Amino acid sequence: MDAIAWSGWEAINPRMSLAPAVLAETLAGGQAFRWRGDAAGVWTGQWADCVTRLRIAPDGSLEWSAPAILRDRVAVALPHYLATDVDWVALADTLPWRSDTHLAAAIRAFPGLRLLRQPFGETLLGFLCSATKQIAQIQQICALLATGHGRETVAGFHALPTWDELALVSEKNLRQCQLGFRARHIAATARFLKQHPGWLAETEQLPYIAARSRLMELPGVGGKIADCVLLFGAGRLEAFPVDVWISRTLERHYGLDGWPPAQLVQFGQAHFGPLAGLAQQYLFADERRLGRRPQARPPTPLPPSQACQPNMSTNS
DNA sequence: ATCCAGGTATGCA
DNA sequence: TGCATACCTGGA
Repeated sequence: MDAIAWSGWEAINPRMSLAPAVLAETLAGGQAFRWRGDAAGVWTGQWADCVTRLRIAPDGSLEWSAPAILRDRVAVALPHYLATDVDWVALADTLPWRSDTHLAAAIRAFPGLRLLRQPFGETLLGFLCSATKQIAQIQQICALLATGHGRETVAGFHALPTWDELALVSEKNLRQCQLGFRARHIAATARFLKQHPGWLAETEQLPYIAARSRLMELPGVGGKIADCVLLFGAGRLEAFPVDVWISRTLERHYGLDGWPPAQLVQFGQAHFGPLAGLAQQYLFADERRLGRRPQARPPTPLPPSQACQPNMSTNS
């Protein structure tokens, strides 16, 4: 297969510089599932009918390149996707880090972390695939959905299938994409959206609370997935997705042991304010950074006979 | 082998 | 309202 021709590298405008770890966290930390990094530090990703490469130049600035035939399209779409019009450092500075040392540490660890503005429907699809899956597996599922059921944008690159296209795929065929029980949710959602033209576009325009409730009418969409779709696919920065990582963080650093997810959402939005979703992204990144080492995970629970023993000496 | 993974819907007290 | 349990299946 012939390698496609790529446009020359161009600087992102306005110029932005980013540490490699922050770029990695932004593209492959779980907001999006269609970016791959290579050993040279070049990231290749896709959204809608766009294909793009990103890299950090020697001077630290972010550069992009696209298949030559898509160059003009990507030049228009990329600033919106990366939300380059937003000063993310300034936004993070408005978070209550001055009175929250843990948040402060998380922001310090990922300076310039940003939220992507992904296509709404595509974000819904990605997170319908995400239930109790690791990020690497979600990426794999999305890749299979694209190559199996999406249109080829340029040679060797397939877009994710649209919801119209998904409505033509049987649940059985969806299961071939390693979806497991999630295939049923996607098939049912595709049927629903086919019967309700405009439903998705209308939902995207609704205020946060109403949009969240509407999304939760879809099969397989609960509060967590609805918040992910709104945060990563609609720019609703007040959305506060509570997953196991955030639960762990709020438990460990905020003393909220045993709180149900809905209450943690309330806490997050009250404590972190109108940009709670941005705070969530920092806390999520930091929790993953610290929790990735296997030995750092909580020990398996002791059997009751031992678990009941008092443990007064924590540092012996 | 056995267990777990960026959840959700359902069935019971 | 609150709390278990099933739902699929590829990897560690």
